[in-house]
Amino acid sequence: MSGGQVMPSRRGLTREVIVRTAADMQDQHPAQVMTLKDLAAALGVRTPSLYNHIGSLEELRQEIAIYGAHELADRLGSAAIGRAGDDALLAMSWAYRDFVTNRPGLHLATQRAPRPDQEELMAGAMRVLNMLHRVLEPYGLSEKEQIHAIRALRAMVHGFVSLEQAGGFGMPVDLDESFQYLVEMFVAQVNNRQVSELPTSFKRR
Amino acid sequence: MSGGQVMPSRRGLTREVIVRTAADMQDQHPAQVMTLKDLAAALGVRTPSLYNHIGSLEELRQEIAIYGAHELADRLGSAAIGRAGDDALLAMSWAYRDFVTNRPGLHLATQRAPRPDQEELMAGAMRVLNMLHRVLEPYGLSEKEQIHAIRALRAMVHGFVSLEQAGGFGMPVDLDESFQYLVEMFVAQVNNRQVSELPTSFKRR
DNA sequence: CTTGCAAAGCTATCCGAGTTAGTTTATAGT
DNA sequence: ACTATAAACTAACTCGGATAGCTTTGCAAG
Repeated sequence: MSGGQVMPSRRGLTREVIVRTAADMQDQHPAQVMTLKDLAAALGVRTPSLYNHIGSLEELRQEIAIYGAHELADRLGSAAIGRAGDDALLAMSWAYRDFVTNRPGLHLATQRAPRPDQEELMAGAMRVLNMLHRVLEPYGLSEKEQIHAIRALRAMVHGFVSLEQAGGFGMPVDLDESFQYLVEMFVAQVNNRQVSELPTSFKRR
Repeated sequence: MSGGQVMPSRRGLTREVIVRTAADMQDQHPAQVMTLKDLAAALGVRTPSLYNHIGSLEELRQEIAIYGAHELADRLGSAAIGRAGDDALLAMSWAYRDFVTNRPGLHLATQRAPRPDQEELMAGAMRVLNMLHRVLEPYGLSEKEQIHAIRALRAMVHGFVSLEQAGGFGMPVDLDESFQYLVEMFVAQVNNRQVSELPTSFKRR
């Protein structure tokens, strides 16, 4: 068999399998630190055997982060398909939140990538950025404003889900509603963006 | 000398000193993990000596987080003194960002508290929440809306500074400007809050 | 079918960080 | 000065990551 998939031998262990299993483990216990011992056990193998497929724990963490970045990009991409404007913005925001809800450990691991500015990891982030650019296109913002807007949306959504995951919201008010409130705030502003033409009166202290 | 400060003996080591030194170390190298070995060295002492003052590394981390939470609350409090309305909101937001800029390691450590829902840590968070409640009072939001608004502001500011600190903003556009854009977005919405009376048309998928 | 080899697993071992036990020593209070 | 206590130290243990080197096994070429 030439040119096809790599045929795994013996235990069926593979870089791919390891990364995905590790990601699953982190989802099951997002708080605690994953150990190679537990990972190996979950794979039915002794710890050193992992080193036939990965270079180090740090490298594995990086791989997980890359996996997470692409998984997220995939989900946002799917959410945006066939939608445009406000609809697309809402859908992507909710898709991001769903990602964090469904894969909390993977999301955390992606945030804490050992080497955040590495090529392959940036690629995933870039996919998301490009999507946002295209979705925001029709709003007719200036180039600079568009960057501000993208940063704002990322900050809002990322901030919300991070605080939510960390248990930072104590009040007994529906979180879905709060999230909707937040994203609609963005949508409203990007539609009538007088805000950006306000005198920036309070500039820095 | 009775009733005064605890007079430290010998090396002058104290729980307080340890926590503050550890926080400083984290600020100097926010990325890397602090080790007790290095901390002890910085204090001119052998590692096990630390255990005369702290119970464990985890407990130390918790103490650092508590310290950070109160430091943040102090700064936000100072920023809000003598201000009201939009002015207060802007000032507090910038104070938060300045905190993260000046004490990046302490901020990170505060986020990653081992026991995020512990009493003493919540106290710091509560101080901030109460401030926000008081500042938002005059805007005449409903009780529920006020919670939504507070969550939104926290998400926005926290999300922005976290992404900024993680190097998540690549584009060559001024970050101060983006931050101002973000906070003004909030201020604008909380002033004329038609957004919250919009039909919540897109509710969840 | 045999055989050889490379990949993948294993055991044994090392290293470094956190932690504990038990000893020594400095200081504070009598 | 004397003693009690707290704080520092050395020595040693545990546990997780990592390396070395041996052994097994699956595949493929002869």
